[in-house]
Amino acid sequence: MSEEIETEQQILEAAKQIFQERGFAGARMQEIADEADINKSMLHYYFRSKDKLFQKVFQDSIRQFFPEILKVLHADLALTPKIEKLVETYYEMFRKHPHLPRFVIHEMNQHPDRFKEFVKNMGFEIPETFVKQIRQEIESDSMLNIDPREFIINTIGLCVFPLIARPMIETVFKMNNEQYQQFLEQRKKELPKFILNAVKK
Amino acid sequence: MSEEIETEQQILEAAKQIFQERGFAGARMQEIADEADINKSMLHYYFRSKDKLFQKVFQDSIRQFFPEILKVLHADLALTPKIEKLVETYYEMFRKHPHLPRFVIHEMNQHPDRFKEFVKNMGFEIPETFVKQIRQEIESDSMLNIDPREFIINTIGLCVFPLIARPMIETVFKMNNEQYQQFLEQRKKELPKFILNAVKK
DNA sequence: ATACAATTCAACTATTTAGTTGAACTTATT
DNA sequence: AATAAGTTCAACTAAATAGTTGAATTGTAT
Repeated sequence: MSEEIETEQQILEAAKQIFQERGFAGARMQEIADEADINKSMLHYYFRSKDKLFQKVFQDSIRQFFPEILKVLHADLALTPKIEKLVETYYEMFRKHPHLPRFVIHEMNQHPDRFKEFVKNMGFEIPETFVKQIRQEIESDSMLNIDPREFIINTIGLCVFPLIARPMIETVFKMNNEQYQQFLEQRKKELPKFILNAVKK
Repeated sequence: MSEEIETEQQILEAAKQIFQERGFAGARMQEIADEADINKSMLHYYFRSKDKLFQKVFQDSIRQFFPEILKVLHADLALTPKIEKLVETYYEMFRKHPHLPRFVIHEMNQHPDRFKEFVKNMGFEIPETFVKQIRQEIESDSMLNIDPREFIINTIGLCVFPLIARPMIETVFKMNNEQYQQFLEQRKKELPKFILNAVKK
């Protein structure tokens, strides 16, 4: 009985690993069972079906990064340290879960309606405080007149893209694994400057 | 006999459609056959296996956008019109092939080594002329000192991200299909300014 | 200790999907 | 017209994969 939670957790960890790496269609229940070091029938005992297990993993995955990002956007910080914090948060998350961004992007596009319903129900929204902060910067003439939505999308996009495009980057710039990691380190420093300069008057 | 090329093309079109939408693992040979309006055995007659058909589609997909982007980078244009052209090229491509960027990102991450080998063999490389152009802008003090690689990645990332993150954007910013399209139109105008301002001294 | 419920697993079935085959048909060549 | 090569399809087999079952085991409460 004390095993119950532990086993369930073990399955979820394994499923997260495999689903995030291969996507729903590419994942095999057997592979998840192997990763969790249990029998395949346990997966069904705990989660009924591949689809139900996937739903849990997908929703957990979103809960894993979305609130953290929103928290940073909402934080009581000036724009410059806030962007720095945001970039740092993204790169830290990638270090822990390298497949997470691509996984979410792929799967939300496979079932956009299901995804939208979920995000709505969870109440994930861009904090109004951040939008106000942007508007204030613009009004006080310290920032170019940019649509706050554009600004958010640009920032997130600049964080995410080099992570999901890794094989492309490694190839065209002839980097090995170490050089790529080094490139990311350099980028972590340069990116906030790039973003802030882009909206500087 | 005159049908040969037509049928093969028909299959490739259908396969491109389905593979780009669902990915390799999510695609069904039957679905491709239905889309091409032919019998399933024809797929094997023309392409032997799902894997071989996929390889062809994947490589064609890359050939479809990579050279075009590189051509723009290599074009004899000043930086500002070149970035404008690049953004335009990306959005035009997305209009024609809405699943292409996400497809390539997903699949190149599933088989990075195979992908790298392919890109190497095709000889896709960032044109040296573009790197020189950036260096010259920096030396002549009209641009901040940015690693040309960063600059390229940022530009491509800013183009691609809003396309692959569509369901997310529609949800958090409460857009319907029309509003999203409108947002992209606005963005096509604003993005080059954002990029160029980001590297302006 | 006994009974009961929860847990585990090997072996199984059901379903989905890729791939094959052979006969019928079409087209080009002589 | 006869022949051969290429093309098409319905029906099939083979393989992969999700899901089930029932017996054995473990843990817990009385």
